[in-house]
Amino acid sequence: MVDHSAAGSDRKPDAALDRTLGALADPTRRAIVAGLRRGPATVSEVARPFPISLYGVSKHVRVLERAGLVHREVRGREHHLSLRAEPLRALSDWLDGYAAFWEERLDALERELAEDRRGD
Amino acid sequence: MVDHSAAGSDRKPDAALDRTLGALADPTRRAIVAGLRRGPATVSEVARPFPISLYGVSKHVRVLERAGLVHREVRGREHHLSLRAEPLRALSDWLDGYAAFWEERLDALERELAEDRRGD
DNA sequence: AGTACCCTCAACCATATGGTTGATCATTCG
DNA sequence: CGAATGATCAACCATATGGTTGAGGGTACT
Repeated sequence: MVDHSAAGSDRKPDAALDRTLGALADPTRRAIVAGLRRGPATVSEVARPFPISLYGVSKHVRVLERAGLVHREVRGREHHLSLRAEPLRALSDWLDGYAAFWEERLDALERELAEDRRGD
Repeated sequence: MVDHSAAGSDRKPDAALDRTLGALADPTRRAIVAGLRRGPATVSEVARPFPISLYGVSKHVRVLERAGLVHREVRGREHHLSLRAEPLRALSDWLDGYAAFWEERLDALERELAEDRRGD
């Protein structure tokens, strides 16, 4: 019997990471997140810089919200959005699992570059 | 005139980051990457743990390849795949722009939790 | 030569994604 | 009250995504 559960070392597929990475994969959404880093803002405020419709941005915001990256606080008719850090931290933790790998590779790269310079 | 170019502090939309995040947003592809962390492998070897067709995996590999996360070396009839570190490092660098933010927020969260405990 | 093996290609399918628009709901303001 | 504002909803559209299958192209084994 083939073991389908251990394709590497990821225990469970981790749907939260799916949503975080998926949400951040869109440049508009990354820009929204970048804007929100400066502090909370309403949907209209967040939408202003973008050339797409308000509702277009609204949909992006909902994706970010489902990923837990953005928190919405309805205050009267305004929806105040703020950046939530946890998913970013989780992503960073996941990435840390590869830090050792890329540092190794980078050492190797540096060695290669040193050789290339010598032969240049 | 509205400035559409500075929606935050992202200079250019950065299509490379789009591809990296998009590639990693899929659990199968993350599992492939995780497997490749141990060292190079052929497409069939990479595909073995997954319940989908070989070509299904092959298509995932191509996505990873276009994102620069995987390098392919055709050796006879076998395609040897290896993990490339640069996109992961670039992602880490991008994330670092938020490290300060989430550390702040985490401090705030801890304070709030302390208050919640007291009021519980 | 002939067969088995590794992998990709072409075509197809279902669903998800990113975008639009007009209508609608709720709230604030004159 | 009535009008403007902030945001969502419903419907729609085009394209991308993740999966399948059968066929085919090279490469290796005997």
